[in-house]
Parts: sequence; structure tokens; C-alpha cells
Amino acid sequence: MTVIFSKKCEYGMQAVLYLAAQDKGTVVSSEEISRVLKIPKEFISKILQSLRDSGIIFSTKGKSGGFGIAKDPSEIKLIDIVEAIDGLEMFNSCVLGFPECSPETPCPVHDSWGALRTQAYEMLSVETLDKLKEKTLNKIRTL
Amino acid sequence: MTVIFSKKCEYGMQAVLYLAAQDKGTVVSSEEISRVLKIPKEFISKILQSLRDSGIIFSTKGKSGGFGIAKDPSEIKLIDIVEAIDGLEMFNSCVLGFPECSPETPCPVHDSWGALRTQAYEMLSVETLDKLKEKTLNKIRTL
DNA sequence: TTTTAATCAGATAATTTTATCTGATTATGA
DNA sequence: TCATAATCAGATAAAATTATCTGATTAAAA
Repeated sequence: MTVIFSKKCEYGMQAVLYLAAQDKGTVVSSEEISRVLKIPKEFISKILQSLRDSGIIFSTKGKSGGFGIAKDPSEIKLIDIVEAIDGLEMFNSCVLGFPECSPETPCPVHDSWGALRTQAYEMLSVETLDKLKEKTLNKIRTL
Repeated sequence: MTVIFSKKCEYGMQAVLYLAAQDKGTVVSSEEISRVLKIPKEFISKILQSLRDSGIIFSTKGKSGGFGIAKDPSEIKLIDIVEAIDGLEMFNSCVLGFPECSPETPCPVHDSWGALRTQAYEMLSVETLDKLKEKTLNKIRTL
């Protein structure tokens, strides 16, 4: 079992990318998100609720309720979603699983792997959702 | 929850690195590995048994039993251990969790993330255990 | 006001991963 | 041969993750 991000985080990113690709202010129900992205409805609803707590999206209750992007997509980075759902420990922990791995007490691959981790973090920090709209919609069409 | 490799894989890599740092042909019990690396004894024993099936290490039963490196450390790469324990799906699957992500039907970050994945795979493929002996022993001293 | 469809929060269930236990088998040394 | 300490394989248990269920609350429309 190897995974980069949790299922929760993957679904969360997919859903937020989808919301960000909608017109500003659009409200989308968890049922639609579930259907469009082919992911579990109740689970994504729960995930989106926690993302609402993080301020990345908003929600409205009631008959015409749903979720929507709370900020301009140019202000939301992929790393924000990762941080809200999974946290950032992955970018600080030892790939070999050694505890307390640091420049002072490095594991055998500390430098090489550390560089990759930094690159990954930077990639996720540079990708804002406005830049991914079209690609997102293109991908969703293939599901 | 984010993780690069499973706990199983992490422990497996730690243990094989430790074995590779011993003199050629040395047999080490799972009890010693557990004690030195501060990891669960029965679990690492099980993991090492599966690595024995992969040909990376050997085992001897009986009173003076234990595990040892089956090949020259210069012939074992970190990716071999990863492949034996976790498999290589991580290097082929979509970071956003989209199914069937490919160059033909790419997810929004397919190119950038794909490059990072390739780098990670290459890093693990280049690191042979002979090169990591000293650093491994240095790290273990800090546990 | 009522109906309806949505979010919400907590509980429950299913599945997977991590870890430990148990008894059998093995090989060394006395 | 026996005692001992090890691997071995399967079973069991605990913990974590994934997923679904349940009933309460909310808000729009009739």
C-alpha cells in the first residue's frame, strides 16, 4: 500500500477543482459533485463540510443548498486543500520512516529525497485553481 | 493522512539497509533488528519473510537463525525493496485520484506531477545499498 | 404553513493497515 | 537426545481509513 494523498484529500481536490471551474458564485450540491466525479456522495459531503470550516469553500443550507468556491480561484492553491485535509507532515517526515530525521541527524537519503519533497511542495503551491479550470473540465469529460 | 510509503515498506527499507551495512554473510535475528531500529519485532519478521521470497535477503532457521543480505549491496536498489513490498502503482497512478489518468486523458496536473514522479522513481533506482552503508549506520546511532 | 431537497453532525459499518499472538518447525550445541 | 532460540505461517486483535446511515436542521417554493 502506497499512497501520496489520502482518498479524502484526492476527493477533496477533485471537488474543489470542479467547483472552481464553475461560474463565480455558483452553488453545486454534493449529489451533483458525486455524480459528475463518480465519488461517494456522503463522503464528499463530509469532506466539503470540513473544507467549509477551512474557508476554502462556502455552503448554503436548505432547498437550493450546496457548495461553492469562497475565494477567487486565483487565490486558492492546491497546497491549501492538501493542508486543510491531510496536513503538511508529509513534507517534513522521513521517507524511510526514521523518527526525528533532520539535517543534524539525517537518514541515508535525506538530501536527495528532501529536494524532491521541496519540489513537490512548490509545485502544489504554484498551481492555482484558475489555471486548472480548462484541464479540469476536459478531464471530467473523460470520466 | 498522507504517506509516501506504507509502514511495512518503511520498516522493510530500514531493515534491509541495516542488513546491508553488516559484513557479508552476516546473519541478524529479527529481535536484534527490532531492538536496534526500534520497530515491532513480529511485524518486521513477517516483512523480512516476504522479502526473502523476493530474493533480496536470505533467512536461516534454528538456534542461530536470522536474516541476511542475499546479494551484493551494490546490486540492490531502494526501488527493489519498494517494489517487493508496496509495488510500483504509486508511480503510475494519478495524484488527484482520477481513474485512468494518461497522456491521452490527462488530469490538470498530469505533466508537472508526472515529472516529479519520474524523478522520485529515478532517485530510488539510483541509490544502491552499498552507497548508503555509512549514512545508515550514522543514522541508526541517533535512534 | 407545508413540502421538499439540501446541509449538517454524529453514529455505524465495512475495509484496510498495523501489530501481536500462537503453535509448529528448524537447527545448533551440549 | 534434549534444550533452546530462532524462523515460519496462520490466526487474532487493534487501529486507522473509507464509506454509509440516520435523524435533525435549514431554507426555498408553493
